[in-house]
Amino acid sequence: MPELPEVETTRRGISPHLIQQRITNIKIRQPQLRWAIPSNCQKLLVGSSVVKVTRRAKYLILSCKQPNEPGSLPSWALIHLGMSGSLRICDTTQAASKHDHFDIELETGKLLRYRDPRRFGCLLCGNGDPYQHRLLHKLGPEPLSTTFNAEYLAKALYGRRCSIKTAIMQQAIVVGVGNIYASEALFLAGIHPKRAANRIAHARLARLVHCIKQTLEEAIAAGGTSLRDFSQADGKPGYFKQKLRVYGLDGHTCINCRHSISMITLGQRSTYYCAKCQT
DNA sequence: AAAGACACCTGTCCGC
DNA sequence: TGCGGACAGGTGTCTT
Repeated sequence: MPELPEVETTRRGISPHLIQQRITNIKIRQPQLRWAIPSNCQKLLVGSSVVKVTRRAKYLILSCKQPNEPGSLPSWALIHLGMSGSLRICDTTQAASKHDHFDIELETGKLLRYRDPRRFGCLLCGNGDPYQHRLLHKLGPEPLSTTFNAEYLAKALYGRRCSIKTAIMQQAIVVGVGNIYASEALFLAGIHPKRAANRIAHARLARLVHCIKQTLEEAIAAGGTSLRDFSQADGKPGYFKQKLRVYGLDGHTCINCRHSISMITLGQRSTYYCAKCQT
């Protein structure tokens, strides 16, 4: 479910509740997520304090430190929300429901509750530099950074004969663009999703870069897109759904030209576009 | 090396 | 109302 805007919305929602708080317990109800939650998870994290909550691609990183052991390596937790995951700040009095797989309990009496019906997400942990983790190691640039620009993208797409939509969804090319925002950004850029990635003029790539950034920024400002599972850390939905221009709107009228929005399958993912505006 | 298929898992929705 | 099948925001791994 969550793409970059939903993960970033979650980060902003949970961060103030976690910063400088000591983790008093981690309650695991269902360790079998995409990968099993490591058995040393409690040992690594309980007793340490959260120093910062950052995001890399669609991963959330809780960086922690052990206050009483200055020489020890900092520990971290890596959380991915998969397709159906969400994080909420709860009180200990709130009963967990069926798919609430773990709680990270804090000294404030609040807890960070992870819910993920499909269990495609994960909770991993370790010591040292989390960016060295194999999952984070070979990710492409952040789409909202200046590293992600037309020159970079042209280089990354050189020789790529796959469709542009499949290309911008590859996390090695650029991170954070998932199935919703790929369709949305290509619509804004006027590029047909099936167009070969290496057959796009430089000026159009520059426009695409701009449109990816714009789409993601607008979605973050709206608190993400709630289709079914997603909710913000306070339980409220994200409001970007109302601003979607093509995603899920096949058969509807294009807001630019009144032509009907089409749906095709690309790389086994539903893809929405306007055949008249996107070439 | 790159592209495509498949797997993981549960819930929901649609047609019969 | 019930049941089978398709589909859903992701991504690592295996096969071409």
